[in-house]
Amino acid sequence: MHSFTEENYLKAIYKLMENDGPEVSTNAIAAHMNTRAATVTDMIKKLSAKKLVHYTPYQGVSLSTTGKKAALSIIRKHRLWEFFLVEKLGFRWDEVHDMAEQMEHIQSPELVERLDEYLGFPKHDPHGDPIPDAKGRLPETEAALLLSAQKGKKYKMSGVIDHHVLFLKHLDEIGLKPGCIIYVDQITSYDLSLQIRINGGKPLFISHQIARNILITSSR
Amino acid sequence: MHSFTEENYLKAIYKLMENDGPEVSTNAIAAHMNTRAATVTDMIKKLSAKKLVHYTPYQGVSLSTTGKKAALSIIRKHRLWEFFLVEKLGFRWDEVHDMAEQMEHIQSPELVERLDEYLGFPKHDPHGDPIPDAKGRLPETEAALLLSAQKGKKYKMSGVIDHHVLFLKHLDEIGLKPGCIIYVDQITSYDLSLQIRINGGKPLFISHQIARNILITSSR
DNA sequence: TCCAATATTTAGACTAATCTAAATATATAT
DNA sequence: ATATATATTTAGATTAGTCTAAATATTGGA
Ligand SMILES: [Mn+2]
Ligand SMILES: [Mn+2]
Ligand SMILES: [Mn+2]
Ligand SMILES: [Mn+2]
Repeated sequence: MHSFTEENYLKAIYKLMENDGPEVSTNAIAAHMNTRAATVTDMIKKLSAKKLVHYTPYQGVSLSTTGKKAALSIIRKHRLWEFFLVEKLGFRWDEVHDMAEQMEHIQSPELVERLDEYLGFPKHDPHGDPIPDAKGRLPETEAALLLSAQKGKKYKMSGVIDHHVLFLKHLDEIGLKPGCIIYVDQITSYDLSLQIRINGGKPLFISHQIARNILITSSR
Repeated sequence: MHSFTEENYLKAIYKLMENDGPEVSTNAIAAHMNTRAATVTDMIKKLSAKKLVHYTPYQGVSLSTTGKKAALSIIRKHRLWEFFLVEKLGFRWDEVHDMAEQMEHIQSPELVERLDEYLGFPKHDPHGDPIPDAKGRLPETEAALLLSAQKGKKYKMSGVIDHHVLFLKHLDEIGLKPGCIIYVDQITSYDLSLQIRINGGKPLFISHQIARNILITSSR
């Protein structure tokens, strides 16, 4: 099979393709993986030899069909284990990433399917990210940013863009988490801040900085 | 921390010390790990430099206090995950070893303690092997071999010596598993076979080959 | 006690993953 | 269009883990 390192590269390339378009640059991968461009070039050549990526020197890299399948399998495992850690072991959503980063590499197709069943086939992880199914299909998700919300409407929080620990802890403190209902009472055009209520609670001010990192869907 | 490889060596040395006495030979480790003696010598030197083992060239190796602690921590994780896989995910006891072999290397003290709690602080894994506690202490276990049982007495099965898949599957088929009560009706001195009943069921013949791989304690 | 069989270590080589520094290709800005 | 800046690759080195073959130490039998 693939080494941990190869798997981590596949996942990184998948995420960069998702954000920055189909051709991923050597430097982008190096930055994302906290390594050097020369190291990335070496690994790309290996992944290319294994037909996991398409690669033209100087022109960037993209996942092949098999590479994409492998990446989705790793992401599936990562998100299922995160769900397990939060729902079964009681960890907070800001604590689980590093553990899942290790658990995603456990090799056993049977284990993944049993875990999925044990967890009740969840569609989203604790951060609201979609969990690919056994075939690598992602659940449908139409999500918008909270900063594009309209005054007077209500929405359901569906996830976050930023996954950093400090951001997640802050959301915890103010009571925002995936699934909660957000009523948008005011929008201040000057600084793009919002005044909201969560599940009909007390009014709360949300800065642009935060609003642009929160995903919402139409409530219902 | 320690690499997967180092952890696997520590565990191997622990198990060999348990079975063969305090000084473990290079060849014994090589055989147990399915590798070469020269490879073992290299690794022993590294473990020795890290003060995880005591080593005198040509004289064998033994775990230091810290090495033993590390080995017990890995064994704790291995057996807790095996318990999880059987009790929560519904795997059979002959299916879980290879998965636990990977899961035992996940680094997160908090995860281990939460898992232990979630599982109800089990004292033994699905094979009847004792689970070290958070401090590395093993639960008390006075276990004897079924082949040393006495006619007319009853015992509780507490575990197995042999852990191979085929043996475990066979035990499953005849209904023997840790926790069951074994009534010894007959002992044939010629071939050292036994006639037993499990939980008061039908009479069953057990060969010496099997009897010497089953652990028992006094029933109650 | 001594020698041959066995066990262990050393020497030298290989692969995977990483790095720094140098070379080369691509992009951008007059 | 040319030169400068940036991005990428190549060259050469390092570390962990492994191997084979050769050297050396230990052990047990005559
Ligand atoms: Mn990872
Ligand atoms: Mn997540
Ligand atoms: Mn292992
Ligand atoms: Mn076990």
